[in-house]
Amino acid sequence: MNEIFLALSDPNRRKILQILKKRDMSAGEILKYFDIRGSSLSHHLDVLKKAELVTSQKKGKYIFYSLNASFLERVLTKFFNNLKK
Amino acid sequence: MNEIFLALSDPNRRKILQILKKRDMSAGEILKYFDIRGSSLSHHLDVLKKAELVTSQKKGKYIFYSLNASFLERVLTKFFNNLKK
DNA sequence: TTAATATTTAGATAACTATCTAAATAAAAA
DNA sequence: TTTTTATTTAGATAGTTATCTAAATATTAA
Repeated sequence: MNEIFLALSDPNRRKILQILKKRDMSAGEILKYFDIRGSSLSHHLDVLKKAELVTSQKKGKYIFYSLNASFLERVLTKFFNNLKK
Repeated sequence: MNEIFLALSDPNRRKILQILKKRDMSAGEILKYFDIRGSSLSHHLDVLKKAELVTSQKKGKYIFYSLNASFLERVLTKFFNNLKK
């Protein structure tokens, strides 16, 4: 749970999730939306992956990232339901 | 939006929200659930207040804190809905 | 009015993290 | 094979933050 909220606490990482909502993308494609170095993006993708908010799949020299929306929904729903009286 | 996720990214702050779900409590009452100094708790309460996740009301020498669950639900729902294709 | 209680504010410090550059790895193209 | 492209890893640095102690503020009790 902590890993997930830590992952969501960075604006760039939330933006990555938004970008991936339409379709899977390689790290290089995602990078076009940002003004940071590839290594910084790689770090963010790693945080998201460890939090299970994205998955990745290698295809040739590209690595494609996908949003794990179902997991995110489950987590947020559970978190909120636990806050009900 | 950023303030909210930053507020939620700390385990002690999420615990405060859990504690407040049953009933409003003064800072001193909340403090009993933690092994940190009052000044540290005060900092966390301030972060939560600025994120609008809690509200506070002074009563005599006590300050009572309340969970703003409706706001949190709206925010999380909106965030998740924006991640749908 | 003085003392005690409740909470916050100020200032310091240690730990954490987002970013960078440079180097490493891996696959594809020449 | 050598070079180029895609991505990650390693190591450094600057900025942020969670915590602490000490002091300030405000209210109630003696």
